[in-house]
Amino acid sequence: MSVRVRFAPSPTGQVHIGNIRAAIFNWLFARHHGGKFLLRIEDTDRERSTPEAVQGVLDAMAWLGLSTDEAPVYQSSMRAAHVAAAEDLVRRGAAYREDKGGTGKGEAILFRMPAEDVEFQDDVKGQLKKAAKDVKDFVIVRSDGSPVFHLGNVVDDIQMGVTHVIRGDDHVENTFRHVALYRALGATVPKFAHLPMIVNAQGKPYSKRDGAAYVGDFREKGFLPEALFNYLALLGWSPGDEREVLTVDEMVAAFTLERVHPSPAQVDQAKLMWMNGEHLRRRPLGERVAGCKADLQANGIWRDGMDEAYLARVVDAMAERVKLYTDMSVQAGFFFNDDFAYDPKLVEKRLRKPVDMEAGLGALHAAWAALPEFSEAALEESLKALAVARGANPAEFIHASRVAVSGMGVGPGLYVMLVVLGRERVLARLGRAKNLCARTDAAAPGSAGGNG
RNA sequence: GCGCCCAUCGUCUAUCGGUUAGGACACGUGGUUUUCAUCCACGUAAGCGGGGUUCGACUCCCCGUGGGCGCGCCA
Repeated sequence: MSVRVRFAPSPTGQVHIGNIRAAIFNWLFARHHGGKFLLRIEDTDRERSTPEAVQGVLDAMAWLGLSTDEAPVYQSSMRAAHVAAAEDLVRRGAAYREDKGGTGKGEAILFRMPAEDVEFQDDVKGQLKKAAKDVKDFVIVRSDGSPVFHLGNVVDDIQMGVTHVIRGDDHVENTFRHVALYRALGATVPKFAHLPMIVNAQGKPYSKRDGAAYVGDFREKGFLPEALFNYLALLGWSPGDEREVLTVDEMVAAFTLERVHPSPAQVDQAKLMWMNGEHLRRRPLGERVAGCKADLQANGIWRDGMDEAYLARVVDAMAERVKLYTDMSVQAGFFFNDDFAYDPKLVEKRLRKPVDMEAGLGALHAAWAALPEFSEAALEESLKALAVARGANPAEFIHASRVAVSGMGVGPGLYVMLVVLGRERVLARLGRAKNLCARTDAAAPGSAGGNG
């Protein structure tokens, strides 16, 4: 029997990471077994289902690479089959009409739960059993003629030939009802596997209040799809060895339901961030450059006509410092913008006190302007010689130079950074920074007032 | 209230009766960089409690405790 699984979201809003993780597990399972991965849009809630939400599901899946093998099934189009199934159950005495609760709304169709206990094998949780008395009859078609979730879900899964129902833990209780429905409908009961929930630090279902909760949130924050995919796959599943950063192919090869952990898991943003960095550095330079460029463009830092080769050198210099493409604008904006802002605290600490660097920066400017070759080695040698000659610690000059050319205290190694920036920019920035040195508020009495 | 499920470092997890309980993130320390970060090394840190079963339990069973889910003419 070839495997057929499905992802069956309700398009009623943004796609939650818990839902998309269910999709990921289904997809991985299908690919591992060479089966089919299907999509069913459960859009029967006309009040809340919107075309935008449907598109949102499709976009999220496409972004993560969750390819489907057949055209999506829209549950709303299956209504006739649902009602027919219910009528059939009534004819055979497995269901009955009743004005449940005497609402006066008319008669609904209720499924008659069998008198015997219900049992099923869950591929994650093991053998599950429920006493007959604990499962009540339930409505399958409302008095207005519309089918209820349980009925539609089961009828559609039968119709779509679903062999394994892999879904969230919150459906375990429903499964007892569903199993009874399959039997009453004369269908083969599929295998079930219930995935643990994603919870917050308090153990409650993870929601928007706990931080990024939707696929779109992570995408906007700059996370890579392969990183989110990998991270989510590892929430409740592990390959069995000590690998953590995995390619999709590796996950497909290793995925089994037996290795799914039954207890709930918390999202650890820090680890996701780390994982994103791991996946980022695995992307070829060309792709990283394109990603960084997009972020710089989005923030108005990159303008058409700028030097692409220069961008590539910057990205290379930033290398492992960047964990998200969106780090570029904040961490490397100064490479592209000559009018970058100086961190006031660093100006104070590195350019004014304890040592006024005005003369020092002037000396560096002169020395570097005269350097025959603007290379890392030459720059380093020159800086150190100059510092020593002036009776200073090279570290002072290093820090001062960094602040002078970038305005920041963190960044690539100083000499690499200088070379990438190039002589022209460096000299201009040194000149500009000189004007920030101790001549105003930080100046000693008597030496203030210089304006040259 | 009743029913079902879950329970290993702060977090994600390995372990399927015998291990100094392993790895990763985070954290700490040290080294490298006369520079922040990176990187490297090392380190701190766990079997919810109580009973059993067994020569031997994190692992199996029971009772608690804690948490989650369900008990809709929502999905």
